Amino acid sequence: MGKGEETRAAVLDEAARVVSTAGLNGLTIGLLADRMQLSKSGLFAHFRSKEQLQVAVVERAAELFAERVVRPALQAPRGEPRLRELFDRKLRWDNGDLALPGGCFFASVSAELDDAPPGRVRDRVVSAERDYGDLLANIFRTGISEGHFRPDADPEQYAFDIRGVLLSYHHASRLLADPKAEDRARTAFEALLRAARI
Amino acid sequence: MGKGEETRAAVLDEAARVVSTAGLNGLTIGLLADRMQLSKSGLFAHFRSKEQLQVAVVERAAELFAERVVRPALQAPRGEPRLRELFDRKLRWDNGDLALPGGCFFASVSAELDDAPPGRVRDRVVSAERDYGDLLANIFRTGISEGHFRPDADPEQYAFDIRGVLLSYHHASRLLADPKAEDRARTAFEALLRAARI
DNA sequence: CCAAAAGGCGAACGGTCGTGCTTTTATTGG
DNA sequence: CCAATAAAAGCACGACCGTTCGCCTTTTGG
Repeated sequence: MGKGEETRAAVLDEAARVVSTAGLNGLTIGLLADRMQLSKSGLFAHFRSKEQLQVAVVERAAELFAERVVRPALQAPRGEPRLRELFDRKLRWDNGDLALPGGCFFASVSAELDDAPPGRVRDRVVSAERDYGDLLANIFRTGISEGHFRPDADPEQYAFDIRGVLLSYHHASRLLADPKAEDRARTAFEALLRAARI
Repeated sequence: MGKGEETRAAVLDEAARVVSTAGLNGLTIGLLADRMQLSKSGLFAHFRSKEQLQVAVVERAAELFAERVVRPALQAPRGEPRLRELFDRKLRWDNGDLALPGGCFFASVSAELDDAPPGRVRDRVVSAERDYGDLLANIFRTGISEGHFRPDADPEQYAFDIRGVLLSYHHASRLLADPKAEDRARTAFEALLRAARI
């Protein structure tokens, strides 16, 4: 890896941190240059437009998520244990233990882009969110064939439900600073599992 | 109402629409002046800083929410029917039928401010969100004393759960454009009620 | 109807934004 | 070690940001 790619990677890591707390809108080239102790133009040269920087940082965040949340969770046994592991890691991802200081990167960015006009950045975020939904549904489906969950349970509804729990957790812990947020999230998760169990 | 207050009110209505789609960050004085066919300085004079404009628009949105969602719902019979009415109206509020084109004003703004430093705007949003959570919990509590729900159910957990359903609905419908989003939300809501029923 | 007050406009300010250029400095391969 | 190449800096630009101020126009109360 040449010097260029090295700085580029470092810039993207810092950018992901910025976005997780300040949103895509708070990610500014000048600010990022300051943080990296680089000149605006020097940093700018690595991406050739702001949009490309944004796309790159979304992709970096997706990598980080795959690397620290998804991949480790996939090593747990299929079905319910894997679901538990994924949930657990997602909670830690959300509260900043695993990577980014501002909680879930995608929670911030999703809300920011939900009514935005179509574009490369939005598309990339949508695709990451779809992937995550599919992942949840698929793991749940596996749980059905493993005999952990009722065969008539709806995996996509389950994915919808658990996403709600996680969004509500993010909301309660980040915005409302509710100390019971994690307990509430775990309680809700257990209730979902109980309702799906055979 | 003098001419001044009249324009001010109209400006705030338009501002709320802008914020619901573009976020607080997308609310710019120049843009708002254009939309209102007013000069920047003329508009600015009504608020005397951007922060005061932001606080005012959050307050206006809270009024709108109370007027179109909360107050009508409170006229339904206590307990479960009231909860249903509130949920139903909140869904319509979220998809823009009731007021603002960009879906739930507070869903956008909450995510934007969750990691922001303390300030009047953030405080006002937090207080509105707390109020809404308390409202949900209280209506649920009433449902317990009316005998609709199990006495050992936890109203605050219920408020957490339902907020998750609504956030997931917002996410699915706005960002992912999932046509089944509303069905999923209603299914999830019914499941929550079923679990809480005697 | 007229004076006083309120509302609105136009121009200008210092800043920051994203984005080009050209030049200087580091890195690298032969 | 030196030439070729890559990376970073410096500087300038037009656009828009929030904000101020002085002037004009409209509304209002007596």
